[in-house]
Amino acid sequence: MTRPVKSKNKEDILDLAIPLFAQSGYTGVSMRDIASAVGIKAASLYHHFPDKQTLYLQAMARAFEDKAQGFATALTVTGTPEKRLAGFVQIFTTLMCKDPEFRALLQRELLDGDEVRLKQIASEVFREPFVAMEALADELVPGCDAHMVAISIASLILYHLETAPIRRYLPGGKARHNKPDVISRHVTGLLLHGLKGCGK
Amino acid sequence: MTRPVKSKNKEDILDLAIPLFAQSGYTGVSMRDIASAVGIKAASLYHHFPDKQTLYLQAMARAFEDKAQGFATALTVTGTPEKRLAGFVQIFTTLMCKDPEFRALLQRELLDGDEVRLKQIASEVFREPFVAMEALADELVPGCDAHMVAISIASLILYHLETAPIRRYLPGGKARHNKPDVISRHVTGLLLHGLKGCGK
DNA sequence: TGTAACCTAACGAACGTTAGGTAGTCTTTT
DNA sequence: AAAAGACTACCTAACGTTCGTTAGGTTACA
Repeated sequence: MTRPVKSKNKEDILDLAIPLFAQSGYTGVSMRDIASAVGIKAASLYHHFPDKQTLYLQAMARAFEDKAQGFATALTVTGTPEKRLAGFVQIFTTLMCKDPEFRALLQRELLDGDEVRLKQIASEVFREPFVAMEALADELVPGCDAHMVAISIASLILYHLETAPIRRYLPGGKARHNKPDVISRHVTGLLLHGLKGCGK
Repeated sequence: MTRPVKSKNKEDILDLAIPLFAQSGYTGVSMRDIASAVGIKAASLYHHFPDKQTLYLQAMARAFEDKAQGFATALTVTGTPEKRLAGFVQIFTTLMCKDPEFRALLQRELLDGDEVRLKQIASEVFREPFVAMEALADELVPGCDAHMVAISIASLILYHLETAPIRRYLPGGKARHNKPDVISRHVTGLLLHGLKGCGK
C-alpha cells in the first residue's frame, strides 16, 4: 500500500484538531475524528500523543500561545489615555472578530475548564494584557476598581460576538452588529461617555 | 420486590436532569446518569420520554419557561429613565447571580444550540424583556442603536459572572466582584456616566 | 540495521435504546 | 363485594454502536 507523501508531525495534528475541539468540544470530538481530519488512522495518533487528554491540552496550549503576543500589539498605541483606549478597543475587537475558534475555546474553558487549566490560561495568555488594561483604567479614572473596569471592557466586546447566534432572532439585530468597526465604535463611546456616547 | 413509595412523573425527572445538563452538557450526561439521579433505571426513562434528545429539549424548555416572567418583574420599576435603568440592572443582576444553572444552560446553547432552539429561546424567553430594554435605551438616548445598547447592558452583567472562574487568577480579582450589588453598582455607573462613573 | 510513522485488528467499557417481564393500582364486570 | 381485566411504572437483560486504547506487524528512509 502507498504511504502518504509527507509525514505528519505533532504541530500539523494539533492545528487540525484545534478547529474540531473549538466546534464540538472535548467529548464531541473522537480520536477517530481527529485522525480522519489528519488523514491517518486513530491508532497512529498514539505514536505522537500518549492519550486524548494530552492531545487536547497541547492543542489548547497551541491555540492560546500566540494570542498573548497578539494582545500585546493592541496595547502599543500611544497618545492620550482616551486615544489609547480607543486604539486598544479597536485592535482587540478586530482580533477577536477574526478568531471565532479562539473565542469558542475560551468559552468552553470558562464552562468546563478545571482550575489548573484556567490558572494556566490566566497567567500565560491574559495576565500581561490584563495588567496593561488595568493600568490604562487607572489612568483614565484614578482610584477606580481597575479589575472590574478591565473585565467590563472585555465584556462589551466579547459578548457582542458571543451572542451573535441568538441576536439574529432578537428585535433590531442587523448584520452590521457583527462588524468590528461598528462594535468598537459603540464600545468606545459607551466607555468614554456612558450611554450618552451611544447616540447618533 | 418493594417499589418506590411514590412514582416519578415527567416534571420530577426534568427537574433532576436540568442541573446535570447545566454542569456537563448534553453529551456529558448519560441516560444512566439521569436515571440514577432520579432513583430509577435508565430503561425506565423511556417510559416517560421517547429518546434522550426529547428529554433534553423538554428539560431546556422547563429551565427557561419561568425566566421570561422573572425578567418581566425586573422591568416594573417606575420613575425617571435613569432610576428605571438602575432598578432593572439591580434586579437582573440579582436574578442572574442566583441562577448559575440558567447561565450555564444559556452559555451552552450559545455554543452548541441549533437554529431552531435558539430561535425558540429568543422568542419565548428574551424577546419581551429585550424589547422593553430597547425602549428604555431609546428613552435614555433618543435615536441610539437600541439593539446594541440592550446587548451591552446584558454583556456587562453576564460577563462578570461568566468569567468568575478565571477572574480568580487575574490580578485584582476579589470575592466581592461576584456580589450582585457590587456588580450592579459598577454597571449602572458605567452605563450612566462612562468610565467616569466607575470612580470611588 | 534501526528507527520513525504508519497500518490492521481487536480489546473492554460506556453509550442509547429495545424487548419482554412483573408488581402494584385503577376500572369494569359479575 | 369480589373477581377479572387493563394500565402504569418500573424492572432485568441484552442488543448494536462507538469510544479510548493496546498489541503487533509493515513500510520508507537514515
